[in-house]
Amino acid sequence: MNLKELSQNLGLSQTTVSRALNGYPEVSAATRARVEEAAKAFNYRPSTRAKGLATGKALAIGHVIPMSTKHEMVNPIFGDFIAGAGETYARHGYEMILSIVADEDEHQIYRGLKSRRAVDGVIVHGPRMNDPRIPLLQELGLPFAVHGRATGCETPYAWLDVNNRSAFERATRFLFDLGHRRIALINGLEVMDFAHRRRAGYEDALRAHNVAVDPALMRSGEMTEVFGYQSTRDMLQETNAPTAILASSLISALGARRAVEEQGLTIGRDVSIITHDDALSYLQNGGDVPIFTATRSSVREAGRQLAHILLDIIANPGGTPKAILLEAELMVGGSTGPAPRKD
Amino acid sequence: MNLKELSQNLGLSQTTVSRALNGYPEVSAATRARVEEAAKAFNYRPSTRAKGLATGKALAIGHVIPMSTKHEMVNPIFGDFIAGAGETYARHGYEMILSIVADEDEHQIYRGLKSRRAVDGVIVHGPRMNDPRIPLLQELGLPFAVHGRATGCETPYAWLDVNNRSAFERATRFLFDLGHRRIALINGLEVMDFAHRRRAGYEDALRAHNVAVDPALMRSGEMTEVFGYQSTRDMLQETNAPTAILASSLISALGARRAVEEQGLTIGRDVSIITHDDALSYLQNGGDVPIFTATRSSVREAGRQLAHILLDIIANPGGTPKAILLEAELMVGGSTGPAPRKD
DNA sequence: TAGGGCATCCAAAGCGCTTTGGCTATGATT
DNA sequence: AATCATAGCCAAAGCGCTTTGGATGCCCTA
Repeated sequence: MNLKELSQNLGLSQTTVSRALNGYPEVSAATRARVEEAAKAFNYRPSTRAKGLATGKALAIGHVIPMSTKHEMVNPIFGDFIAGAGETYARHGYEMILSIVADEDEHQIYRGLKSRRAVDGVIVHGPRMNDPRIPLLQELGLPFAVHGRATGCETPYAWLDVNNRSAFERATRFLFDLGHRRIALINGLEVMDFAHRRRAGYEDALRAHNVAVDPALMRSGEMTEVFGYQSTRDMLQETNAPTAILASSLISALGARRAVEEQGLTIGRDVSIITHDDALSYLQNGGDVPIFTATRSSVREAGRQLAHILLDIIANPGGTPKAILLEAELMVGGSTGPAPRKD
Repeated sequence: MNLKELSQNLGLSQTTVSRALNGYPEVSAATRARVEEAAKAFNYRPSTRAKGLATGKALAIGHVIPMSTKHEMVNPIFGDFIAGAGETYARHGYEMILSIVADEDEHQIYRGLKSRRAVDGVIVHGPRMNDPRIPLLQELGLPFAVHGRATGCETPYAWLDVNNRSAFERATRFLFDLGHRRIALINGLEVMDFAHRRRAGYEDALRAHNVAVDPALMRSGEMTEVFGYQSTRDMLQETNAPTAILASSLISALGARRAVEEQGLTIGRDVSIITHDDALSYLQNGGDVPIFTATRSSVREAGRQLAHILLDIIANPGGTPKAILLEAELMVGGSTGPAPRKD
């Protein structure tokens, strides 16, 4: 069923039917009701493509998910983020178009989305430091919003980020308050902006307590279980091992836990762990008392809000780009406790 | 830059330029070369919308991800599956459109995709038993392919599935061979077809060894870490506790491991664990020797292949729907060993 | 020399929608 | 009674592409 058929069916012109359906005023209430009823009865929906062609809008948002060619790793937070963003799009009649793409093809993808007029805007995932995508998108004039920030990109752009720095600063301070002095950081890849900021927060806290930054206590890598395990195991075997560990993701924290327990040590007594928790639906951090003490911030909520920001930009171009900085909650769970006494 | 401008620029008609770009024969080699060069120089790409309108194809595939409203859980395998499918689409000039949708809205979504002519076909994720989506899609005449199968749906349809039944049958048998008799199953939600089949495989093996199916040894729920932990903890506390556990996902296996170690037991000695491993990029099962003995099958590869099946259907409608049954590998890792001797 | 066959190219219609620029009554205004 | 808004509707153009159904030369054959 298309507009033409529907309007013939009603004995009206396409113009009138279109206007009735899109809420224009120059249609009588009676006619509008009749049209709406018929549309429902015939399950009529305007073709997105035709509508897009006629209006010049794509009614779609692109999500370009970077995948480093080497590791072929898809960020696990992505599912939940997308779920949040999708909610917002659905409410506003937008579609979500996904491209998963190797780093070196990204430029081509963005240019393609632009020149094919496939989307009205894009969400930038996983920003790195000095991320080249941001100037590229600005040059292309394709509206965008960034999940995270890109240190080094000067011109203003729209973003939503967790305050990673303050979250990790607070978490580290919390460990100091419990008497820990040897605190390790198992971080994500530090080309990623969020990892960079977390490290900065961690170092801030160390400096505030006059503790030297010790490279032996810092690891950086892709946040897998195995990475958390190996890093922890290695550090625990060294002399002057850490009594507390900051992990950048729940998944690597699970690995850290495995290494700790494998050494016959007890979490929360011999070794404390704090992790960042993105509140992923399939990786919930415990029941009444969370398993891990964690800095928590829902990535799904982030998706919802960032989608709103982008739709705003598209609806009112030319405004100052909006930015949201979410504060993570520090949730005390069972994985932290006072530093063990020196024997 | 659009076709009109490009063709004016070249002093050719739109027809000729279009034909040159789309590989039609009635264009001289010289002209074609000239056109292609200009298209590259101006970074011209035909508008997907206009092309879609003109050809009647959407050049897009829909992925409708169900999300049970209650649990709001996004299946974690979804990211890797999508990455695989996306590769295939990119190679064939298709876009991927994503809708994440609560169970009760699914019907509306499919009808919408159809009547808005937004996609040429859809991938059905997470089929349940007697899944109503399959007859619905058949009725709508929207091409589709299913990731998994739906027991109870009689009319033929295209699908790709892991042989869950034989995988779990073999895994269970493997445990019997090691001397285990009390084998527990920590399964996914058994409305899900895959979970149903895994259970059937497990029960097959029990029967083949004349061991009664014991409901006390079977759990079914959403495959989170916490679910794996709680199920294992509870079962280990009972008299006549299991000496081996079959887990339906690596994530719940991690929870099972936690429970086992919390009891002061050793994995692979006191309690053996076998899990299904979807080979997710961020959850790799160990290094040289896998941590967990596992039935393994790459969900990313599944995405690649299923996308192909669907594109085939779209290109050649009316053929017999293709189906692929992948066999999982049984990879021996460090989490299994002979059953402990009775004291 | 006329006709046929090819190789190249083009004008225009059409895909399904929105939107511009009318047109026609009807009732209010002077 | 003549004029004028206004409400309510419509025809047709246009969005950027593909595709149908010719045109136009040019070379070859008879």
